[in-house]
Amino acid sequence: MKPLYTEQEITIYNSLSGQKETFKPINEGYVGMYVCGPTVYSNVHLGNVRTFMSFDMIFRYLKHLGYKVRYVRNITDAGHLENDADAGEDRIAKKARLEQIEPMEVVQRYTVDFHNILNNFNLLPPSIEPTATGHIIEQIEIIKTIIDKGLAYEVNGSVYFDVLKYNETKPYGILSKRNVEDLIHNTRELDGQSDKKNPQDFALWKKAEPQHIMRWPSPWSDGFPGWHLECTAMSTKYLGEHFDIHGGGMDLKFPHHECEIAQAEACNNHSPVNYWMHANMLIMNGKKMAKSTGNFILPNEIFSGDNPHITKAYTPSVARFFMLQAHYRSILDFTNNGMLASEKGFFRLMDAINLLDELKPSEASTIDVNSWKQKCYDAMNDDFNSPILIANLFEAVKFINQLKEGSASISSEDLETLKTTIHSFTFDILGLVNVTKTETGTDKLSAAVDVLIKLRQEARANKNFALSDQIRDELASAGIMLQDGKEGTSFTTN
RNA sequence: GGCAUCGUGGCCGAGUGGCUAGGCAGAGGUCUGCAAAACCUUGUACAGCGGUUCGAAUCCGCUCGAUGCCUCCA
Repeated sequence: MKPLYTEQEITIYNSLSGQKETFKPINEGYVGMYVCGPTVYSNVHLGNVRTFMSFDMIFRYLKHLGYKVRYVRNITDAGHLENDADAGEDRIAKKARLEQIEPMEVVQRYTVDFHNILNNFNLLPPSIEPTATGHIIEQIEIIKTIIDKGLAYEVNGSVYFDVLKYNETKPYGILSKRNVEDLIHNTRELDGQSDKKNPQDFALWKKAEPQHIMRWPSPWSDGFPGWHLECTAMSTKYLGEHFDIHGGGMDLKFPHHECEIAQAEACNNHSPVNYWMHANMLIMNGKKMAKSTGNFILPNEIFSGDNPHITKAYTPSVARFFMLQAHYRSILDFTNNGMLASEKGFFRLMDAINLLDELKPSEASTIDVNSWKQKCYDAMNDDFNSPILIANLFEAVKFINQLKEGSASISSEDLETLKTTIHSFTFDILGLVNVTKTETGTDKLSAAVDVLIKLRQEARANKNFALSDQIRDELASAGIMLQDGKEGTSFTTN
């Protein structure tokens, strides 16, 4: 059977060109994708989760289409400076100093936290998850090459990329649509003396001060690599000099990704990436999320409900559903009302999916299941438009409910198509997990409730509505909801 | 201050030169002893001001606002 990608054509919004482009991988059937991972110096930010969730959905869809995807997402465990000044401190090292523990303890703690959170949100692990500290040698090799090409210089044991020199032959700023002139005029003065020739230059290697514990030997000094370099080193190592997709948060466009382009161009003389993709920011209650203002929520607090900005706990799939209801390129506002609406919608979707197995096929279908199915693909093919996909899923929800009440019909072949399609898109591609309210807990509980339902039915048959309502109300206050349907009474717990 | 992206009905959030987004909430109805759920019906929105056009929410300009980047940040 031919893989799906031979019949489904994807378009991707490429940040480099500013428009949607038809996706053509470099090697047919294979996709190389790199996404900048977290710096593991504190608990993962919810906005960070949204970015990785977006690329998880993209990873899942590419795999669904039959591509062999190598998805590389790094862990930054060294080199990420507090600021660009010479006294700038490595974020990991700073945290270690503050907490009086080994830097690698910081890394371990927050790497574990990161993995736990992503697991909760049902993100698939990437194919390779390399660390910056594991690729010091590769980074040193790249620095040597850039120095040999005359595009980097050493000062006092540190090595800097010469942006102005680079800009003489290749444009610096093509991704973020800036030009070097503007950068020169707008670069703010930094405190302290600088070894750099120009403020726009960025560090490839930093000499470690004597008190620094994170240090590696190099031809220039005992020190540590610059932040931008690790991604170039690791993406090149695992995906080659030229690969398909590079993703990350919008805020990484400049300077991080711009610097990656410059480094790779300096080394290899060609562009490293065909499609640059950027996920947009997550804000909360209309404002930027920031610990300092209290406008902030940790992923864990969503699951526990333990945060003043939300009124209840939400299961991770509800949060996932909430985020995927927005397109990855638009700003998303996290609000309690938005979460409440998503929760209802999510359970409505799950309830319908759980009805599928009860449906009875008939001779003919009253809707065109195949064209509905293609509409789902069309949505995802159009720059991974998950909100449109979800709207299409709700079209199916309505149809399923109509089937259930008998106002629509479906052939057995179409029913199969409907089932497999809705399952693929909901669970495999959107990565939602089927947690239903209708999970009844223990068998003993259902047995006990069944007894009460039976008693209530007898009361209703005798028109003893006072008793029947009493049974329903008291069960409700115990968190057990009864629903009278055509085929008897069922119950859900919450 | 500069650059970028964006500004959609009560809320969230797609779309985009003329024709339905979808979800949540609301209103009316069907069903039900009553509820709940479900189904049917129902919403003349596109920041403001100009301009282009037979026609703009959709293109252009300006104003205002938000977010991001310009210094670490997903």
